[in-house]
Amino acid sequence: MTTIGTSATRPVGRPRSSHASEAIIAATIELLLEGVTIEALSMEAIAARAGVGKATVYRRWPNKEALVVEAFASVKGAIPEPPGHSVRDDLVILLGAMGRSQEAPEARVSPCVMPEIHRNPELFDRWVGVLEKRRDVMRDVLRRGVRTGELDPELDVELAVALLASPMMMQMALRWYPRVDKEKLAERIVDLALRGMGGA
Amino acid sequence: MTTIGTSATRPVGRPRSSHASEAIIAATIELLLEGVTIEALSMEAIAARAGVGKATVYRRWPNKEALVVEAFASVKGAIPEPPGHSVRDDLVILLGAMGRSQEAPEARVSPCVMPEIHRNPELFDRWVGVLEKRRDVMRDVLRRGVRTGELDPELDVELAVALLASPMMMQMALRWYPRVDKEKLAERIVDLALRGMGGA
Amino acid sequence: MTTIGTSATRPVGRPRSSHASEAIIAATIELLLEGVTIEALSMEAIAARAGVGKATVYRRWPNKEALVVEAFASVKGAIPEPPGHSVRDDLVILLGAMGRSQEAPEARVSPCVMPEIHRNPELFDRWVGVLEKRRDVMRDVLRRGVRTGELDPELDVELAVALLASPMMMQMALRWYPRVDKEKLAERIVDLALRGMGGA
Amino acid sequence: MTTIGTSATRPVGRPRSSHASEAIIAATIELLLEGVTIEALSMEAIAARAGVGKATVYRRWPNKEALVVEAFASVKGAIPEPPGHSVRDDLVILLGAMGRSQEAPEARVSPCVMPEIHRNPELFDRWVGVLEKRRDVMRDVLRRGVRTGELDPELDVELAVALLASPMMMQMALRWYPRVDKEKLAERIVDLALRGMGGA
DNA sequence: CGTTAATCGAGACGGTACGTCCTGTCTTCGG
DNA sequence: CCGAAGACAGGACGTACCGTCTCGATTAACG
Repeated sequence: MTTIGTSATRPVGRPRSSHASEAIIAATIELLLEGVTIEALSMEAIAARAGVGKATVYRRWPNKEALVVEAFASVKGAIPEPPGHSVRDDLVILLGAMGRSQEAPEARVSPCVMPEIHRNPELFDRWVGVLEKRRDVMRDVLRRGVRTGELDPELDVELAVALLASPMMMQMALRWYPRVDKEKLAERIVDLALRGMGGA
Repeated sequence: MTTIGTSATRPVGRPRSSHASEAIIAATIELLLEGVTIEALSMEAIAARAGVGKATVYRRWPNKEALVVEAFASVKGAIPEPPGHSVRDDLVILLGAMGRSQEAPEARVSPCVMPEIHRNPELFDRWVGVLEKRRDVMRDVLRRGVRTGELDPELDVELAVALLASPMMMQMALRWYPRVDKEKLAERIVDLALRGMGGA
Repeated sequence: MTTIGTSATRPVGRPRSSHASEAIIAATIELLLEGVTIEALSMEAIAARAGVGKATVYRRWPNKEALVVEAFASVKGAIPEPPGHSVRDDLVILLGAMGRSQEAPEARVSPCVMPEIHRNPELFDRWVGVLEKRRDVMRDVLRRGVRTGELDPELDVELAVALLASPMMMQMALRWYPRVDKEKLAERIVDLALRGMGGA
Repeated sequence: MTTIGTSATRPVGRPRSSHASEAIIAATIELLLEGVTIEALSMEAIAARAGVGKATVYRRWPNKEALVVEAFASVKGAIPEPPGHSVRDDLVILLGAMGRSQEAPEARVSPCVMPEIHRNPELFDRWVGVLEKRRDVMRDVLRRGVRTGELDPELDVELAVALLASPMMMQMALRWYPRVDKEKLAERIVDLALRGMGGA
């Protein structure tokens, strides 16, 4: 005579306020973007900024790292849709966008998260997941190039992605060449790398 | 009738004990290598481990970050001397060493330091300095290749270094492909990249 | 439609633990009685002894002095009930008790507190309050003596209390005559003073 | 062949500067009179104020207390010469001076020193010594009164001093009746006490 | 429609580390 | 050897967070 077919344990009591969760995530990102280090970032400050009790935070995330993971994942950078006319142009567009995304919020959050990555497998997976979206687009472009004959049919796509993306990612993560023109850099990386891949 | 020509201000008071400084640096590295996070690393623990008063630490470094910078700089990874027979072999050796150096102490310190890099220009310079030593060796190999005709005479050496080193550095910094055979990875990167640089 | 007549602001949040407060006071007195100087007495030691975090101490008392005031006030010395047969005997009993109370806990706490008295009006009031209880009993005895004709009807009771109690208090506070028999001293003070007050 | 007949160990090297000693004492009193508690008073501050190295202070006094003892002893309050016409008038003058001496530097130093008195016998002796000078004058006046027949020949002079001086000393030490007219108080104490001593 | 129970905000709890200051000792100069 | 200057090991200061806990007050869904 009770909810048939619902094997999931139905929670009694007051349900969690989604408003609180959102406020917490928002407060976290806010503080991070204000330049607070991840280690200077305190649960107390987050709770206060979100207008929420500390217990409400800890009820949702066991610790600061878990919360930052979630917050980080919620920051999405736009990935351009490559037009698909030529492999080279698509790669330049993708890498250029990658370079320009330094100024995006996610670029400011990510270096904060790095030291936690090796300690926290879940964070590692999420971080990879976010970055992989960009790399997936790049993989598609490369695979298309192989199909259309623009690229060497024997090309190791995975390796090619590493070769193309890594210099740009070093850029993002470490601001290696802070004074380099990102657009030019993208073009030159693509040109040099493509030569080895049978392109151009 | 007074000290002529002695423009250097001689410091008054008891000079600082170099023994204390060394003990502090050593204690810092020790703790870091024992797996203590940079944020879990406490000045209190460092002072205790070094057998030193907290004030003695703060007299030398204003905060944890500055101390870690110094400690990091004192950790040196050995750089292999490339034999110089062929550009390809030299690069494989250099990149392979880079990959293997993941297990070296410096590799375990460096990811801890990263989030501080963008905040602390001095730390940035030191970090670049340490990494640049490796890249300098690579530059030499590439320039030699250009001279000997093994590589394209128009090669942008700087860009080539980025192309070669970045995938490996992503590896070091982020352990991107934790399950990859580093030796193989080095070879494959070199082979793919060299094709674009005019090298066989 | 809202709480009518409830003008008292009910405190929100977890209420303070009276157990903690008591443990802190107890620890303070304990340490003081173990012979720790008020200046050697540390908040750190008090918190540790009480099994309490430092913040819990500072949440209640802004500094060591305020805490010692409270601790001091909680130490009560027993005041004897004078039998009331004769003014002389009652005074001897009161002063004798005063002299003997040197060995009481409160006598060991009080000299520690003295230098703070002039700086801290609240401490001054508490200190006076504690001492005035004894003097009040003495005032009653003297007023009774005036009523019964044992003492000069013109007697300035306040001045008489000062004359009687001060030598004994000097004794308590400063241990002026460390080798004097307290009982004898009380008797002799009373006898000499009473002669000037019309008694005996 | 030098210094014949000097059996005392002659110190070699630079002799101690008396200027330094004086500067240290002066700095101590200065700070105490500026209202610094004896426990807030730091050797560091004293040395700095005196323009002297800390070692120079510690070479002369083993710790803060010993230094404060010395400093305290160097503060002298003037004691009036009683005219000697009548015991009552002399006592009123002496007690009045005692009461007025509240505003004297020594009165401001002494309450600071009190908690140390019971711990430090040397300090106790010095403190007693300073106060006893006043009491000695009072003893002389009383003994003269006994000789001239103004006072009871059986009078216990020591007890009488205690009876007379203690209320005034409570006043000095604790400012018991802060709003009392000191001159009037002296007169009234003397009159009441003298009645019991056979005077007036 | 009144339980029931998990939620909420607030904030106290025992702890740990912070960075500063002082203690009493020491080590270096120059006088 | 004394002087100032100041570094040394140690330890307390008062503050700020940690992650947990206890409050009284909501807020649903269940019965």
